[in-house]
Amino acid sequence: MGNKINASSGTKAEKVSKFESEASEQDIVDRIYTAVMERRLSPNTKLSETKLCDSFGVGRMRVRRALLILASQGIVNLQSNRGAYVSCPDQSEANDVFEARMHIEPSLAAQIAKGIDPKNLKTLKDHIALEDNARAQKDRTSIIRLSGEFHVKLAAASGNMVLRRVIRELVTRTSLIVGLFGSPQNASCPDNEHADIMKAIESGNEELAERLLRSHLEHIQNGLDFSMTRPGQMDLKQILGLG
Amino acid sequence: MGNKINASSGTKAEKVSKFESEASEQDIVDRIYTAVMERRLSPNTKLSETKLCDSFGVGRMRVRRALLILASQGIVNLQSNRGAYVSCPDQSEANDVFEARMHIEPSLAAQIAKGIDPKNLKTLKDHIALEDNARAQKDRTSIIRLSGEFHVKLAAASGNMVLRRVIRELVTRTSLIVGLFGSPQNASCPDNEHADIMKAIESGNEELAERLLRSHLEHIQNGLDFSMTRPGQMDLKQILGLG
DNA sequence: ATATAAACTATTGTTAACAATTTCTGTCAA
DNA sequence: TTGACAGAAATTGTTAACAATAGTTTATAT
Repeated sequence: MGNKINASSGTKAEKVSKFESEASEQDIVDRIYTAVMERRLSPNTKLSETKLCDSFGVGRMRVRRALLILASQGIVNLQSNRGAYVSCPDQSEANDVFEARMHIEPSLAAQIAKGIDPKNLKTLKDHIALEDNARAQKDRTSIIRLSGEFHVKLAAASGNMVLRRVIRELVTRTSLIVGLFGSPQNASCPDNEHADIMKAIESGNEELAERLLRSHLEHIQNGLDFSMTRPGQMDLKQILGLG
Repeated sequence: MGNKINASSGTKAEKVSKFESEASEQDIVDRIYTAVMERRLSPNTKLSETKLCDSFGVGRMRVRRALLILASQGIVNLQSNRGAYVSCPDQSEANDVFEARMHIEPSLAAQIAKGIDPKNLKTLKDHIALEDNARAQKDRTSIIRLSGEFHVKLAAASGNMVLRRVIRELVTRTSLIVGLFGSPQNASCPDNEHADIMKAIESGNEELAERLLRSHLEHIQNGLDFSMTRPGQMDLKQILGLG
């Protein structure tokens, strides 16, 4: 099985959609990104080339390029002659990621509080509404994803595309970390903290925004437990959700 | 021509070095990194696959993978069906890069000043000596490279590998920016500032270290001039048919 | 002489076959 | 049963040929 032929054997949702040419590397990267953000892809999950190939309906080259991009951002781990695996951060790496975020995000929040574009403000407030909604519906997957995305959108609100990319990478890796070392109830950001941060930003209170973001990150970090060793070996299969 | 045969026509710097098996992607990436750091590779320089292939004595696959890695870090710009070019940051991107560094490095310096491993301290002091030496010998290429590397080694001294990688990327892009918009005399970091920063760190003066790093970055940024259109800027000249 | 279009060259993108390596499976012996 | 070993299967790494696109030159007509 798992061969070239995409002559859909029924069940597989073959490149289903219409005439669209094909998925680009970026599409594949984004899909895997999202799967990691939603914690449907666990650390150490093997990302086999052939499986990805017929999951996305693309050639091996595209898949390999996508994996290389993911690897260069620390999301995936390429092992020579053995394949690609979702990164499995250890405690040291977890500390580095949080320390990095602690250096950047509070300071960034203060800057944003200094003055934010109304359009970006609306985007962020809409996002808070999305989070509230997902929580009301107990849509755990969405809660987790939105929880991380808030930080990325916040970085984007600064208008600094360089920092946005850095934060995006750090948030994704944080998702892996929390999946590994977080307790189940602590799976996402504490409930009202994002809204509080937004209030501080909207009211232009730099110091408060900075302080809240710092304590917010501390709360997440304090919820980690490095004592238990999590296996994390999961199966790929349809985690990527073809539907 | 430009075929399989790597029978270099003499002048070309032969395939890296002697008998070593082959250059890995990382080797190629590092070489290009260094060339950018030393400003021997200017923005908009085309990185042709075949030329890189026989420069490094590797197959096309290795080169393409290396270029993809560089592209994913903003050092290189991949244009579809047109090839890879050294990135040519504009003013907006330059501002983003400096803003990002401003968010991270002063705060990082303060942390390092809080307590630095003796081994790392020696590494940094040795580096200062290298810089002094290069300046004494007026070895411009080395001055430029070492000037940037100081910031990377400083980040490394924090022990945070994540931040080190981020800073390394930002420093490399800064090298492109200074090459484009810096005045000739301002080609590297102001002379004694690195040493002053080290003194502050060694004496454990957090606030001073943070302040000095901030003003150091400001000095570099203030030396930029975005008014004149630099050569190598875009393909404007060819659009005008100046040939 | 200039501008346009066609033919050609050079370069990049893609695919498929092949090679090398790892992993699995089954057999045999202790 | 356990362990080691050999062969088979599956997976990844590499190469080379082919396709498609961009860039350049040549030819041609106005």
